[in-house]
Amino acid sequence: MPELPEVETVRRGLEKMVLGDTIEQVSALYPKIIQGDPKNFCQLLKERKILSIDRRGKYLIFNLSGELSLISHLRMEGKYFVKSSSDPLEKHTHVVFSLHGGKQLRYNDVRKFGRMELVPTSQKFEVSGIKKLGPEPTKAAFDTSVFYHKLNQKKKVVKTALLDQTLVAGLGNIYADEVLWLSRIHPETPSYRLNEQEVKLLHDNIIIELAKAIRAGGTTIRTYTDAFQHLGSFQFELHVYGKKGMPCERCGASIEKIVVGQRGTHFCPVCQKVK
DNA sequence: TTCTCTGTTAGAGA
DNA sequence: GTCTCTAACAGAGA
Repeated sequence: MPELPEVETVRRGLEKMVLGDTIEQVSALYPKIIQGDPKNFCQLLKERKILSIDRRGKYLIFNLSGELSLISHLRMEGKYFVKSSSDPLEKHTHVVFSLHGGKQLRYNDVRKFGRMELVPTSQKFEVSGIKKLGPEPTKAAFDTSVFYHKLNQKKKVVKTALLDQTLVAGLGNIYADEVLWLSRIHPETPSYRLNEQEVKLLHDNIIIELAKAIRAGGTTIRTYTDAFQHLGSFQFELHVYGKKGMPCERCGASIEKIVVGQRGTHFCPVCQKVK
């Protein structure tokens, strides 16, 4: 499911619904979601208050009382929502956080790829995965010339490079295709062939597009919902993802779908030429 | 029925 | 180090 805009939308929803709540008890119905000992995980969370909720790349970080943080990655289809403890459990709910006052924060994940981990708050950015992340895609953090030099050193094609979270954090398969179309760059262009001007354009489009998608509450293609179980609306603003065979909005050519780095990749064969 | 596809990433092997 | 491929899993749609 989620790329950066969807995770950010989930984070904002959770802030509204569970910030300040205290965990009474936790049950891990599908323990493989949890890194480390699941019993220990459930035990450690008891009576912790949710003080703040951060995001880094596609990772959610719940900061809890007693200097403990819960790192959560939704991978393909992970979802959070809040229900009353009296509501029947959904089919794919795998971790239940019972909060004082009768609410439950439920983690639901059809494909069971999501992962959770507890770490001391002081080490929340040091866990594997987060430690290796590149800059957030914001004007303040994401530097064009650093991006250019990193792309320049890579042998991969640009689409694959964009999915590499160490160059810039947060892009996934949908937004990678979208920013390449916006920048008129063919997804199979070797990343070292991009000149500074093209990289600047790509860089700016990444910042603009992810911010726009956050404003739209993310993209719902099949199953994504935020913590309120609302759909996103950015799917109505996509230009190429999922548009195979439809006319390019710029030139009218038929959008093609190919496989790049084992991922479905959409592009316009006329506006996006390989260099 | 059976096959292919799906918003991710860690880890193995070259 | 760097790159590529696979596995983890379930369901929708052809």
